[in-house]
Amino acid sequence: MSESRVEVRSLKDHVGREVTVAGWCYNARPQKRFKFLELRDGTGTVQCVFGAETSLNNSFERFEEEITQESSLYVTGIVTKHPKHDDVFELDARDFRMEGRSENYPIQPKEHGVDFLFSQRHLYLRSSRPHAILRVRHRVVKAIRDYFDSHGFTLLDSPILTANAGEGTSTLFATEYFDLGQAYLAQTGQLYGEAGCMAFGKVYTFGPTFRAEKSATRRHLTEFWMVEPEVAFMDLEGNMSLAEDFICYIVECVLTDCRPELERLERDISKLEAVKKPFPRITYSDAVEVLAQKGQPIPWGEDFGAPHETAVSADYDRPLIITKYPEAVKAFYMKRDADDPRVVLAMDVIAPEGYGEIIGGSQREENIDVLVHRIEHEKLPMEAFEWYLDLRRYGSVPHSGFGMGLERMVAWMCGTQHIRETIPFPRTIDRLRP
RNA sequence: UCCGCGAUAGCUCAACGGUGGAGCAUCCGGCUGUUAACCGGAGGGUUGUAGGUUCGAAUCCUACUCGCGGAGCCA
Repeated sequence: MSESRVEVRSLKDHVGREVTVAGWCYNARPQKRFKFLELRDGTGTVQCVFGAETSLNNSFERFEEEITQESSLYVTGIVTKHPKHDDVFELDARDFRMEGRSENYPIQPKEHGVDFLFSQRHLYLRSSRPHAILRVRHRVVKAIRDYFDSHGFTLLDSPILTANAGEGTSTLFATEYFDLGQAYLAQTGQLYGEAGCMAFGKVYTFGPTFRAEKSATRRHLTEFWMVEPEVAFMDLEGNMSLAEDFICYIVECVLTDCRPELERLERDISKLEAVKKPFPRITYSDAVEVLAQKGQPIPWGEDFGAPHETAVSADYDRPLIITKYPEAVKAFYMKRDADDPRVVLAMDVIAPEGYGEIIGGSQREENIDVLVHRIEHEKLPMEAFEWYLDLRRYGSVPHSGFGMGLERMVAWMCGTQHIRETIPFPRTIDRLRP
């Protein structure tokens, strides 16, 4: 077989020429005079048509016997325009050569239950829906890196194994660490980001983070990716502008480069096109009033639940920024508001359509005395934070940052029901394999 | 951890307390350029596990296991 290997996505550049495509059988529809093979190679699918008269080496006769769903093979043929559809190209197939045979592939071209599909996740990745979602994820990751890299940020990888809890609140995964006692899987890289911004001005950390909370909802994973920019000499106002600009850039990239994927996912693109600066901004106190008017009263000082977030953000067609939360519901390192000591300079960005909190951030407390008081008040181990306090001892400056959950962002972009679809191999409270 | 729902063929589901079915998948045959193709035939089950009620349980009751949705926690 003469081999002129071409990817499916480039077939349109080879019309009229004989090429070979390597891939897997997505679907086979044999008939008496023509046998149709839908071949998938990761870059797309192409219909290969075997004719009784034109095929070589008995490929027409071998078709049904050898080509089973998800068998891998090489197909050689001439690239032609589809007789019925414009802008669709197919392969007038002459021959095929088997690589690996597949027997009784468990995922059929029909609807399946979620649990079944995720127990087959290693194979399910081949299906068009996960494929589309993970392509969007890839584009979002690239947009994140491109945005920060082109805005003067330095990537600063934070450690995954840490000695202490980042915020001192959540439940963490613990493991023995040689003679040094317990180590924990990081729940945030933020404190390290703060060290980094004092060295580089603007940094971002981007990597996996871990939460051992027994959260079994459509918004939670035990292992997820978070990107956390941290900027020296930036206040809450600047933090909000950064978050806003950052989100708009990601949405733009997805809209520009992921049209086929969004269409495959039947995403309502107009919802994403509405995402433009500026985002509406309200304070926590305003939000409490809005909730009272909407018949979902919440006492001032209590944190919002997911239904509250959805209710408050329901009036907007773009992300909503809620600021200045009560001190008690937020982490110890957030800076207190000089105008209202009851609240801290925090900000949460709530995505529309019920996707909830995609960003949480704040201006950080730069005053060491206040910080020490907060650590004592939260009963956190002071010695664990000595290095962190050093950042305030040696040239402390106002600084701010936020964390964005990658999977929540991708879920919003794709309009998926469940966050587990947005990561190749989701780790949830009851799933550790595949 | 709490609340609600569920578990029946490989997969998706149906079946009034009275001999468990269909579609898809598999195998066999047919076939119109088919595209989740279509048509005919065949094989396929200890109804999640353990107990209980009953002449009789997939069906009612109890416990357990697993799954789904929601809450809390958060990104």
